[in-house]
Amino acid sequence: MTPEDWIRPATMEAARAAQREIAARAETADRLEEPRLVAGVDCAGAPRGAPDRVRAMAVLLGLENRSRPVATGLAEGAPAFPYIPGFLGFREIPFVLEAVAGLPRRPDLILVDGHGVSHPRGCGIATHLGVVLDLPTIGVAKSVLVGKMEGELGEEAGSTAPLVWRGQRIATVLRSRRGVQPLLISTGHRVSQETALRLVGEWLAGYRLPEPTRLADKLAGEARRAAATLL
DNA sequence: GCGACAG
DNA sequence: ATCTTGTCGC
Repeated sequence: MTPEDWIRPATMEAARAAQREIAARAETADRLEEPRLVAGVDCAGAPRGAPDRVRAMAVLLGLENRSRPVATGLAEGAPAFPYIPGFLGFREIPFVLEAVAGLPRRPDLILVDGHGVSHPRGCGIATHLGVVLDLPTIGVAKSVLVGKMEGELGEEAGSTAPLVWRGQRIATVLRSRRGVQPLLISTGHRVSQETALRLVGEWLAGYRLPEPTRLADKLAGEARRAAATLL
């Protein structure tokens, strides 16, 4: 059973302690089968001025049709944690867990919108989610939290460069397609940095974001618009 | 003390 | 995350 503090810590001190414990349990080496069922998770927030809300969307994709979801899971509610850089997991994971639980099967791998180990305490939301679910996860972030890119990044799709922090390579900067801001790919849990980069590349379909995350992002937004239309 | 700061 | 029209480019 996962400690309550790993999901809903009562104080910032408890949250910080939980992240250190989770980071200590994170596995940065490969411990996964070649993924057949891959899930993508992303969260949407409420418009400015509206009450604080979070909507989590989980999309399950299979190898047959990498662009048609096998299933989706949705969860929404009022977050107990505000958005604080470095503590994103405590805000979104309660809803992400519910969204993933709504899927008919446990995925072999989850691509998460956000960082994995490329975090101040090595516990970004991808790592956090992976340890809690004990499932392989990869962090797919759209901007840097900590660290600096080393060297130059090519303009061509597929170009990469290391993201370094405190002398350690914590993520790979990836130009997923020409003319777009690069992605930051990091180990979440049970997936090595090299495998994470390979798998993200395999699930890219011509867009900036890999399909699992791209669809989760799109569907979360459509669900938001659909809900707004009903009001 | 100052600046940085995923979604 | 969200606020938002037109505009550049394949």
